[in-house]
Amino acid sequence: MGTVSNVLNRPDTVSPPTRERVLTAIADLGFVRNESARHLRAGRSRTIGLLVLDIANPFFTDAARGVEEVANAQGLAVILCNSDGSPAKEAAHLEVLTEQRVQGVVITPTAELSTQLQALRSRGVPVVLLDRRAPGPDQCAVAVDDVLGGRLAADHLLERGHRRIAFIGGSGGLPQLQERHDGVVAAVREGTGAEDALTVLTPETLTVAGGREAAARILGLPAARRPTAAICANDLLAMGVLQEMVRHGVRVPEDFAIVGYDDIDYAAAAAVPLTSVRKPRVELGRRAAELLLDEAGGGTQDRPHVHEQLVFEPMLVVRESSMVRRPRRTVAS
Amino acid sequence: MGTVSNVLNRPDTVSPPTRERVLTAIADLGFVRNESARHLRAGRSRTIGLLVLDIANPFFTDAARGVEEVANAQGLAVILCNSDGSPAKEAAHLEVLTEQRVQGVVITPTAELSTQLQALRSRGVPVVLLDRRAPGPDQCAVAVDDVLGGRLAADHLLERGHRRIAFIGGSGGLPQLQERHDGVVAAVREGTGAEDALTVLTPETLTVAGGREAAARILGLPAARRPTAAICANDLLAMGVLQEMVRHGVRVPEDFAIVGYDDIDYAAAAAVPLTSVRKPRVELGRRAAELLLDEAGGGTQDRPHVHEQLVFEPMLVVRESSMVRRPRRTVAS
DNA sequence: CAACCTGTCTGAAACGTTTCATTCGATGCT
DNA sequence: AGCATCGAATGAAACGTTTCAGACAGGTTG
Repeated sequence: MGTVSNVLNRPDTVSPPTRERVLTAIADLGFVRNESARHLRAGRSRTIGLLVLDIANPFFTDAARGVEEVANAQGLAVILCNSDGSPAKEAAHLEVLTEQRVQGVVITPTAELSTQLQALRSRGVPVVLLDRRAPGPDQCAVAVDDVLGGRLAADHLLERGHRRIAFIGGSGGLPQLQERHDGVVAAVREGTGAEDALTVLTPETLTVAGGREAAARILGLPAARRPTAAICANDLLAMGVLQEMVRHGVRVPEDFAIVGYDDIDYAAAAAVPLTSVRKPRVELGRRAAELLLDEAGGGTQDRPHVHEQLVFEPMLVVRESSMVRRPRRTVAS
Repeated sequence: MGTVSNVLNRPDTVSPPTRERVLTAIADLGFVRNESARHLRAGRSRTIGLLVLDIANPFFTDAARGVEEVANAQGLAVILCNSDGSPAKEAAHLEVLTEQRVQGVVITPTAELSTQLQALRSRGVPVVLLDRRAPGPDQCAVAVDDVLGGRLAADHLLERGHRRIAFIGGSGGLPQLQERHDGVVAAVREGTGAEDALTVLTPETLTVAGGREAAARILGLPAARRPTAAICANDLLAMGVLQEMVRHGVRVPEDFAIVGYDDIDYAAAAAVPLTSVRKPRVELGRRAAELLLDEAGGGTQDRPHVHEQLVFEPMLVVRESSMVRRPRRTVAS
């Protein structure tokens, strides 16, 4: 009935007595609006999608908190999905989100921006990239300067006297890892002049298990070529490396230094507190959600939406896992 | 159009040529079904809700994986919500889930089972409790024998010679914590006969910060009354306790032993690997989702749904954080 | 040749909202 | 008193599916 709708949505247009009557009826019957019908009629839903690479990675749950906070404040529900880095799962989730007609999607995509994602955008559904740069100016993105992040980590280790460094996370695949890699490469080249100073390892997954696997491979290298430190593309990898090193009696940081990335809360609580590259985790999520809602709402009354590509500056947090100066040579401060 | 619907849902009832024609048209137009319209007509949605206490707690993300796995296999989407332990947020999320007409809800509720939750059930929406016992036989629940878990932890510490033990997590509030508390109390009473052997602390939150806070309070106690070990109601608390102890130069486990609960992956990776009470985290989620789907589907063709209250047995995993025997007295094995 | 299947396709109704035009009654103004 | 105006309530249409009854053509049977 029209009046019920008015009571719920424009209470002032209905007279107090009727309003009262309708409200008690609603309470008596336990009536709850049907969001699907609402959405169907309105043409727009009250939900947004959030699609992350790894729900078990605290970086993403922290970012998710930021997204939720902003969305809920606007009365929007968040559908949180996990692609586990698999393009197939990503595609399946995007399909579901499209069917749900979400108002927009915040996503940390797997490798290349999929055709699914392009299709979504060409349908007019706003998409904001999270922790990943936009490929062009026609799209919103909230990212971190990962080249700088890689540099910070590498410079720190070089300063401490390390001359053979491993980068764990691969050189292809995810662009954000690629950038971290590039920053490390540039810094190591400038710092040492040597081409072979850097060993790049590509673990199966970007998880604790992947870190253990990479550490095992490092330990398998002949001593003369074995790195004395590792920069890990995220903290989970770093924790895995740490575990494996400790398990083999390698002392961290005395025998082997470790630098992580993201600075999740557990990094500071690890067996050896981890040096890590800090990102504003929750803020990344918040800003992504804000950009998404602005785009979905077409901006504000006096300002149309303009696509923004936010890039935050990361910060190195030094902890025990890299605290020792290599004895071999002294270093200019 | 009816034919389109048939092509999508019962392809065999439509002749191959028309099917072809419709499919290419769908591809050309980029047509995607509208789930809201679908749901409105069908009367049931293709989503379930999952409402957890703390999305930042890896226990819940692991359980969420289990839920997602099962739900996705059935073509259902999961709306993952986070109450952060707040009844108000829980109520708000339940309201949204009700409006979305989810097929069911898997929930780890805050304190008492809210009227919202009762209302949901009386609407006929299945609700499965996760990591929490059902109050009666008229409801599904997937839980862990937390009294036993508490006992395992306490017996272990008693065996190691500890005679003053702290339980961190409070004695009221969440039933699952209450049970852990009760198990510890019973074991300590039986093991020592002393009434004052147990100190119960109730931190502000069940997080790492809460653990630090509790540890600070323990350190503030006069040495004669200060516990020599702590049993924490979850691993986050345990990690907080560990951090604060280390920060104050208290050696773990030599000066102070710690036992956690849940056995999240980070427990083994902590500064001092944590002894913890292990629960089948992912399996809990899987079974909860299975029970939910069975209830939502009214059982299977030859078997109606019967409510089940699953109780898993926890297992103590001993690691370094409790590995030292107290020197004071010897202990019967 | 008529009656009857059978396999396909078509069209209308229904789901639960919101919106908007319309109706109705009352009030104020001329 | 008659007319315009206003506020409040009503009713119908529309959103995009699915379902189901019906139409229609072509073939089979009696």
